[in-house]
Amino acid sequence: MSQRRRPTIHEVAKVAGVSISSVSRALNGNTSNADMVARVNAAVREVGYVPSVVAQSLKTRHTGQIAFAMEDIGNAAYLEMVRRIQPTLRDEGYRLLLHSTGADVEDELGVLASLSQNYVDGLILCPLRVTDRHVEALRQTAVPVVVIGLLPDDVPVDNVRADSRVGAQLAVQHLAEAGARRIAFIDGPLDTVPGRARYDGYRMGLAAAGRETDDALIRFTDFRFDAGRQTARELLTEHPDVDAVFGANDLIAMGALHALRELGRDVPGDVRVVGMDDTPLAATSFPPLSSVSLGSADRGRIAAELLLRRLDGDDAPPERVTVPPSLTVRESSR
Amino acid sequence: MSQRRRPTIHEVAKVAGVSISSVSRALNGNTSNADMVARVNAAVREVGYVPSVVAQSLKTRHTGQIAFAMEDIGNAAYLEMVRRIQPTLRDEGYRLLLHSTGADVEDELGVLASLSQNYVDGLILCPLRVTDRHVEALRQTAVPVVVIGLLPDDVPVDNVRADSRVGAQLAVQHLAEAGARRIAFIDGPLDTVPGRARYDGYRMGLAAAGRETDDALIRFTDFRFDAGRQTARELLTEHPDVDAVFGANDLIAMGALHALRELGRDVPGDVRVVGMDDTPLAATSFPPLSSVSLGSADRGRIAAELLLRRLDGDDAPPERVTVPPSLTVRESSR
DNA sequence: GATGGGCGGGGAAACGTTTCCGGGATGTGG
DNA sequence: CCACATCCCGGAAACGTTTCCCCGCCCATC
Repeated sequence: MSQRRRPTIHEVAKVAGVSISSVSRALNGNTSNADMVARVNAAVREVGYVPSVVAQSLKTRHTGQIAFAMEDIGNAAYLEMVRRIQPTLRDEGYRLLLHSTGADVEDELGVLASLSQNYVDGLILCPLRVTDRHVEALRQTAVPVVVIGLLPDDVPVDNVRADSRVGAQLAVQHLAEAGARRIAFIDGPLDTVPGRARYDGYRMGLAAAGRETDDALIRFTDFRFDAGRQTARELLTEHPDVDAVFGANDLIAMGALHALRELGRDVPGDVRVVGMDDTPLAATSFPPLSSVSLGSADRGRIAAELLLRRLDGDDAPPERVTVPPSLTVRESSR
Repeated sequence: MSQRRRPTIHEVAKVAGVSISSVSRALNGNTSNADMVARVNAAVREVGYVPSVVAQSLKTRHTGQIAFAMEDIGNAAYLEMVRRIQPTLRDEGYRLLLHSTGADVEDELGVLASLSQNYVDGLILCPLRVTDRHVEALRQTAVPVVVIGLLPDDVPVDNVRADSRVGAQLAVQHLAEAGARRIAFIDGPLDTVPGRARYDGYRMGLAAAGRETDDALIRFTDFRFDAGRQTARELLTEHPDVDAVFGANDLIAMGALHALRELGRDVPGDVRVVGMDDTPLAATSFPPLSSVSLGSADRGRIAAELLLRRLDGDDAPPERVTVPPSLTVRESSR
């Protein structure tokens, strides 16, 4: 534990026999004198100098850090995003800060507010809901922000969105084309953004396939495995003629798979099942679960790229990118 | 886009009609004059002052940031850790930086080296492997480090470990007690740390149950679903008398479940299956998969707590904590 | 009423960089 | 050979805080 303080640019300057300005220039490639560069580099190695990023940040007014704020990193969709955001940012020399806000809207606002402490150069935000206070905060942030998720059109902020409505439609159309006649839908809460969008998509899908919507085949529950299983069991008991179930996310669909098995129904023989989000669960379930991907990884990557462009000085008008959903068909609906 | 610069402590001082020292003291609770505090707070609100954490960091020599470095946040075990590390640190006012190093050992060393840039106050590191260069780097870090994973005893660094050897033993003993007579083992690569430990644990478990080890029932493959499935299929075809499979992680065990189903064997009737890591996959598989938890969440929490203690000035000798594994029995082995 | 102690607050230095500015050396053209 | 432009490098200021130090005030004590 050598308590000797870290060497600064001054020590380097002294050893190299030059001024600190020259050291700084040499290290930042702002000098043309090769001999100078060599001497400085030698001195750097000799004293073991490493620049203080904090001091650099103070002077240059940027930190090389970007924050990603979402509800819970445990959520598969956010996880996929992080996995793409991190390398994208890192390749450009940025470090990634993680903010799990929990289900706490205040916390999201706190993150936005704390941006003026400027310890980050930018933010990627996945808001649970967008309140007026969000909008207000977003209007006057000190650094660029990219929002992943739905955002009112008049908020001047880059925005990357999924289209779970079209995604749901895709699922329903696929089931209809596969020959299903009674397509049930187990949704999450209707007062959530995804719950609503998927509900609309389900109806659109049925309409597009020329089917009537039968409200008896629609259930609302939580986006959870147990909830999906329980709800599916009730639904299928009450309506044994159901020959397809669309779950509003993979957990619900997995629950439906379990319920079907318990009821002795064959998947996909008797009942086809499709989920949504295309999480790792889908590929390893039995039977492997067809699922609609909302392109979380792509959304993460695109958000990161948009942010990088802003940080690069691009001040074009805010962009609005929608990532199209895609259906991965596996055995559960084949 | 008001390009007006952020107000500094100087503006606050001017508005409040006091010196910047007094403002700083008032804001940091180092003054007893209530009137002063009130005036400063009023001025702060008036000009919309927010302290610059960068300037504070430069002066105070700490940043309020902690890094967590691991191979890939997509890995369920690391994910569980992050989910506990983040709130633990946040409660103490620290921000979390994420470093996914990829499978790149150089990158891990890079993270260690970059610590002297001191943009973080501490680091939690999950090394893939611990080389001599790791040890050397760990010996002379500028900030406290906690390592999650196996670490040579002579490295003076706090260390939190799982015990996958005992975990494997637990699984095997459970299978033996449940009545299994031919317990197969599908391991990951033997030249990885977990692969080796689980192999040893498997043998110990058999020994403890008074069984012979039959090398024919041991296979090595990758820690992946496809690999597990393929290997299980071969194993079970060659040895139809196997009545239990222990998979060295959940993915392998899930693969085994699929293979068994394809071979028309009932789980757990004909063959019992146990996995390891107790990931979310286990609970939703069919049948739900028994799995040994290595306490990732606990390890994350403990690592964070250890680090916080160091940051609090504790300079007791390095600690070595082993989190005991625990078996969650579900239907696949009941 | 003078003196000493305590305390609150202001001035200024310091943290470690980057960058502006200016001076001296060098080179070029008249 | 001089004048002028050019180029390098060193000095110093600045980024926005915290904190040391010291001064002046007030109160208490003799």
